Amino acid sequence: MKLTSKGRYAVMALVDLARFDNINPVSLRDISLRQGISLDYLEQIFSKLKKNEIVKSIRGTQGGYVLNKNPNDIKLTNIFNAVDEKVKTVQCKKESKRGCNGKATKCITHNLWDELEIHINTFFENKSLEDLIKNNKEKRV
Amino acid sequence: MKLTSKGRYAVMALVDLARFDNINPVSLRDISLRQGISLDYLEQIFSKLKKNEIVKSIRGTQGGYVLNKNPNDIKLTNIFNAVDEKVKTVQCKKESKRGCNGKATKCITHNLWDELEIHINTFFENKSLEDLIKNNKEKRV
DNA sequence: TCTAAACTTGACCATTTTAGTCAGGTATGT
DNA sequence: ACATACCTGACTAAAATGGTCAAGTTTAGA
Repeated sequence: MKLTSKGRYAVMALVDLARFDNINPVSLRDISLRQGISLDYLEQIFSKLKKNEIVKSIRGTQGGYVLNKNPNDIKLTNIFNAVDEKVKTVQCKKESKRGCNGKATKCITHNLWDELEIHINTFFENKSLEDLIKNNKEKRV
Repeated sequence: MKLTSKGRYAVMALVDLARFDNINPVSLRDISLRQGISLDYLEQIFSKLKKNEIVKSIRGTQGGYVLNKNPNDIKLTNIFNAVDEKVKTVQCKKESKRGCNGKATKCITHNLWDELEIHINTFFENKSLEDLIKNNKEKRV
């Protein structure tokens, strides 16, 4: 059970971005250097974040990205969804009709995985970018 | 963020096993058939469960496995640890000395991942096999 | 108007992990 | 003796991961 770096990088980059005034765009190159994330990879990630309206882009020299929403309204869930970082405890949910293991009934531990999934997702839904920035500021004091 | 089937199978198999009287051993073949898990794969999994003293084996005809502990004392954590299903939110913890990204400082979202990891692990620590069997019985009523 | 900075897009790829299979064993109840 | 069931290690196909590379387009500023 592990988080992929795509999800982690997305959150790191957005926290980095959110520390600025949100008027002057921040370039991926800067984020790349500060956070030690490959620029090419960041571009893939931001392309998705943009599609999901989490960030806005400004092209050209002096361009970059700014947040498209209030940090309070950007939950971890939104970020993870944007970059396809899903919480999957079990694959049986993909198939619409059938139960798990291709059988008609639900697998013996099905409810457990449901519960776990909800547990984790609740955590993600309740954490906003704002929370993370605050936390970061506190740590620096 | 996904759970591997090794972890899932381990839990499914143990729940299956725990439904019996714990005196007569249950063969992997039976579990394999009931749960739709490859026998060869189950053997790998049970080898680890045995090393971690979660089950005992009885060889020979009429042999099989029985639980080695009270279902109440077998937590999900124990099962996952046994089969190497670890909760890894971030890899920076592997390196002992350095911070994340090979830098000296902790990465900007480090505390978040710590928190998430604790959150998930707490869930696993509080769930025992007993809980799952109970749940299963209730569902059948 | 030229140029460099920065976003945009899509293809590509090496490595690692996953989810097993396969091929042999060894032990033991009947 | 023999069938059943545990035991062990090697092997592997397929998928996911974590990127790189190449070729654009857009735009601010000199």
